[in-house]
Amino acid sequence: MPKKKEVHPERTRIGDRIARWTIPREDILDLLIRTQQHLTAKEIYAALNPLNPDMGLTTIYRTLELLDTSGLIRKIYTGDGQARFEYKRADHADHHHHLICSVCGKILNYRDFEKEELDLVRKTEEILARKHGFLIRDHNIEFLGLCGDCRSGGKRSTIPGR
Amino acid sequence: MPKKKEVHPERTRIGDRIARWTIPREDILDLLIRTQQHLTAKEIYAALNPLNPDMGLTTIYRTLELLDTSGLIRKIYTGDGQARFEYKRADHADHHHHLICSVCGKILNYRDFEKEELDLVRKTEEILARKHGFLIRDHNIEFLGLCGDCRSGGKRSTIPGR
DNA sequence: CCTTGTAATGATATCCATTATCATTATAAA
DNA sequence: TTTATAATGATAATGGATATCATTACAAGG
Ligand SMILES: [Mn+2]
Ligand SMILES: [Mn+2]
Ligand SMILES: [Zn+2]
Ligand SMILES: [Zn+2]
Repeated sequence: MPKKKEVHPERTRIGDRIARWTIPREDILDLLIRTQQHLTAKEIYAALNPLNPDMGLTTIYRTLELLDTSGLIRKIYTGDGQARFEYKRADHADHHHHLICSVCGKILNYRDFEKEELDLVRKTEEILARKHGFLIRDHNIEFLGLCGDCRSGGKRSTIPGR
Repeated sequence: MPKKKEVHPERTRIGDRIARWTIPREDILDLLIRTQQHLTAKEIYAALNPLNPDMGLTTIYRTLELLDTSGLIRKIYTGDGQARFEYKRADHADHHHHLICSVCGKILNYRDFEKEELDLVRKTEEILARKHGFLIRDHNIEFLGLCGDCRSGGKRSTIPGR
């Protein structure tokens, strides 16, 4: 008996932007939803290759572009020369900020201080709109520093240039 | 009478990292100090070429790397595929955040809410240090949205991909 | 000033992430 | 099952940034 075709419920968020829901799209979205990491296109390729060796890197790039444009994922630039991606819920309930180690490149999500941050962000958005005529749509906040491992002079990065 | 060689006072911030203070270094640093914009290597090249046609793009990249490592400038990634640079005072008195138009790519500096922001950032840093063992060194905050021009459907970007 | 060792430069080649092209494949509707 | 074509994947091309290396010019000492 052939396995029933799986269609992830999040597929609906893409709407009319696409005509067909394919294996690569299912697999890439699924991986991003399940992982806690911030993956690059190559990392996604490496992760899915054992499962589906026919999937090309080009499709990964294209699918990531699609998911990003559709708002299902967020594209992150940490400055190491490659974009990273993470899943983003439709209701923004998983909104968070980043803590980046400048030595090993590790990225931590954090969502403490929701209240104060929200207040500040909202207030700032108002002022910026009034003073500069901007319509604020989103924000990025990131803290840069040294993670525990790198503070204790321990581990070295495997990321070139860190 | 030969013109006295100019050496920018900020040169001292680089310290022993270099042995010679050269024309390109003087010109690039000077340009970044004087401009209000966030320039790419190519933009710097274009700006300085009329003044000094012998300066190569490679030197621009190398000098920017030097200035960044020395803490005189800040490297910014806005996601359009090229790094941008801005001058950074030693006393951090010019610390600010960014307002980025997602349509035309315009970048605005803003420094409102110094007090509230400072409080929040300090508080956040403490918690992050305690909970995640991070030593915070810096932070980036950016707001994304539509600038006045792009809200009114006016100007289009000259930046490819926006 | 002049000389000189070498840091810095710039032309060029190379790297590498991302995008463009295009023939082939496979989805989904009929 | 058929079929129109969206989507894929191999490949080439693009473009920002870096590596190489012969040449230049800074600055210290004479
Ligand atoms: Mn995250
Ligand atoms: Mn700025
Ligand atoms: Zn680390
Ligand atoms: Zn704009």
